Amino acid sequence: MIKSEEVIEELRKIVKKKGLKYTEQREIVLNILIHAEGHLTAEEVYNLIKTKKPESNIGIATVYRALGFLEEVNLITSIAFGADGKKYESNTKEHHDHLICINCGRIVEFMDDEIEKRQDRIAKKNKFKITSHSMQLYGICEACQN
Amino acid sequence: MIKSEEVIEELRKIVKKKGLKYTEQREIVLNILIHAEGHLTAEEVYNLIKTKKPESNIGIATVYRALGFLEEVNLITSIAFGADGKKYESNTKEHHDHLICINCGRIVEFMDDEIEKRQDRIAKKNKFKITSHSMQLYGICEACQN
DNA sequence: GTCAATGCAAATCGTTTGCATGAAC
DNA sequence: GTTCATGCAAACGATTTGCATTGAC
Repeated sequence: MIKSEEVIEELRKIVKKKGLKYTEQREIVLNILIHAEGHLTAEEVYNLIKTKKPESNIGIATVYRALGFLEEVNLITSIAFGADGKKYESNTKEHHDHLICINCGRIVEFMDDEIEKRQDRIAKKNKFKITSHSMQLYGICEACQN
Repeated sequence: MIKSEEVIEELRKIVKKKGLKYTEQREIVLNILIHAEGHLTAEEVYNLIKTKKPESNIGIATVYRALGFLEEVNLITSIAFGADGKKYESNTKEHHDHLICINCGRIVEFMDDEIEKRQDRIAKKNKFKITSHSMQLYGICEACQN
């Protein structure tokens, strides 16, 4: 598990390297995602900031811009889930795939070595050099099966 | 491979059974999806209809309503595929996943029984009732590895 | 002082809804 | 004739953009 300060430091480096400016807002957004339990929508991030840092007066547009930026520099990842739109998570987490309830939107993370291995084999067979993958299983979670 | 007429017949039955009315519009939408190559967004379906059946004068709202209906009665399936929202595909197609070249955009379809099995097992372990899944491997294809 | 980032409001995009009209039964 | 489905336009929610201002460097 990577420490939050390390990621913030990483953000600082990236911003400097790109000749951009370091702002509190991007740091706040990243921090929210690092400490969040699950996956958050832009609006959820915004509301969390409003609650946890009511003095910050951040705008929703800034949240969207920060999320876009952080994803671009690979500090966070988004997954698309139909009804609720894009959800974001910090990349400090280990690689995993997602089980998504199409009724309530609940997301369960999982990881399966055998699947990962077979993915590599399929890639090799097709002469692809894999850079990443994305896998989502959609269904109805236990609670919603009633 | 299931024939298109069979699916249309199925639609006819469902509509009758529900005491609803059989309309050309729903048939057109279903037909587009049956004959489509990949997964289509609502807007893509709409545009295809405009191109293939310019005389039909269908409205975008009707396309959305038809897609919702067809999904509800299980003739088509929607998945959230990357950034551009919901995409639909006819349930007549055989299932497959995608290898995508991030350089040239080439898409190779594949299917791996072992992965499918393990996905089912993971779903079962988490008490999910799977309805669909989406898996993409991103990488560089052979031709682009130079 | 310069230039990127912000906050705000307006604009835009994809999708849904209300309603009068038209089509299926 | 009744009722459902349609087409249109208006409404909607989520996201993006334009622009004047602020803040990092």
